[in-house]
Amino acid sequence: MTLFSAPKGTFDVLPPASSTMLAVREALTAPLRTAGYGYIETPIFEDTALFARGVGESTDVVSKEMYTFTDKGGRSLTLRPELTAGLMRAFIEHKLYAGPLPIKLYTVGSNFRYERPQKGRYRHFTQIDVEALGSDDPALDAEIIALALAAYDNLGLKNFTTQLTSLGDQNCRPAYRDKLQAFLAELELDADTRRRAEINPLRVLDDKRPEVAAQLVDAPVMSAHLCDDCKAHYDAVRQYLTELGLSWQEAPKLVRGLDYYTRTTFEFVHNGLGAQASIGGGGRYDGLSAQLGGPDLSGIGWAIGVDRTLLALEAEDLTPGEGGNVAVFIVPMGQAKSAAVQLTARLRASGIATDLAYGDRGLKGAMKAANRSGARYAIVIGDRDIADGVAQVKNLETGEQDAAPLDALVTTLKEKLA
RNA sequence: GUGGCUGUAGCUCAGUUGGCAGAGCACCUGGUUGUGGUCCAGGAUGUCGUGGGUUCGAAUCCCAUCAGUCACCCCA
Repeated sequence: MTLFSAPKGTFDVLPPASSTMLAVREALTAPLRTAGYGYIETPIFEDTALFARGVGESTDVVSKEMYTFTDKGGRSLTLRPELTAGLMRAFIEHKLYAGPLPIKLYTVGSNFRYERPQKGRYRHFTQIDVEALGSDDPALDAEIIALALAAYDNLGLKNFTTQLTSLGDQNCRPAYRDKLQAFLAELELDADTRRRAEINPLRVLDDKRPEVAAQLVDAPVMSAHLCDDCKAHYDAVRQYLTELGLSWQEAPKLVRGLDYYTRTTFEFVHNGLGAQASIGGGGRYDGLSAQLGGPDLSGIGWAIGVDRTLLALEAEDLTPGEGGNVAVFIVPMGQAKSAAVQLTARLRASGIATDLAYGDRGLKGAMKAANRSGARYAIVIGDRDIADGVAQVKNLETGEQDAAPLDALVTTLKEKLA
């Protein structure tokens, strides 16, 4: 029983699994840099009101999941529950819209939501977030989706689908919303769900309880009620995706948890994660900038959950980035410790990943450490070797060992490791 | 916020009707004083999640609580 443990809903990422985490971040961000997206960092906490206005008062995220605190100056601040609101704030505050549009940004960082933890859902989680701001070109929607798919492809991920739909805009959604509300009013629903139908009827469509889902089979869907502009936009997005050779599933009942989404909306759903199956998702948010006091500019982006992507890789037995072992392990004997310390530094400086047996445990213990380090070669160096100007180079896989001149050791090892 | 399951060694887990706290793996030492991975011998390791109750006696039964886990609501 230890005194402290990681707070509820959080976890530590330890080696060797942490190398997979680093590989995930690299694989997911590399395609962004080749597509003109610039890295941005924003604070991990923001004015509470930013999230209330940006994410939406009616969302669960804002109404019950925020880590909100008052600082010593009496300000109400909140640990960010998602990344888009902070990026939009920076976009507006620094008038990035004054330059050429669209502005393309990405970031990676921690997010916090006070939720009951379960598989794939934690109170602290990491997302990679990408945003293209200031253009409503449907080709940009396709680019954003293609970038996510390229990232997954980098990682070798296969068992997921792309769920796609359009949520309409300010012109067509209100009429649809009324129609949906009228439909929902006729159903047998519990009080909670009824309340949700009043506040945000679209979200009821997402209900997984069989008794509710059964009643929703014939519910009206947004994609059948799009106005001409939205329909044309959505058709264009799908055409670009097709031309890029990408596939997706129409998901007319797809609902996202944040209020700011408009038009194109998508989610990447993996089949190996349990109930929290979405590994990433996003969409267009054409009203968000204006809502936060900026110019009336459109935007589109996605967030990919790093932790959930890790779970997805695990489900597919993929371990990108694994390895990371040293190549060479040095075993000193007798009075050769100083020589071994210097040799270690020399090999490292020449680019050979090297570790040293610490702790003076004796030859047997040091060889055991060499074996467990995963190194391909052990270098045994003792008084006799130094006197002869050599070191013993032992191949730990085959057990073969021969003496190599010390002054040519770097070259010898590089040849053996090549 | 609601519900199910689980808490015993570093890890995976046994533990009988309530009667001395166990195994495998891992770790350490030695067999082999200049050689690991195999083998043999030996060794260390516990708030039985925590607090209370019942009992001569509790890892075991009862209550509470905390944590983990999965699911619901919701979301990455």
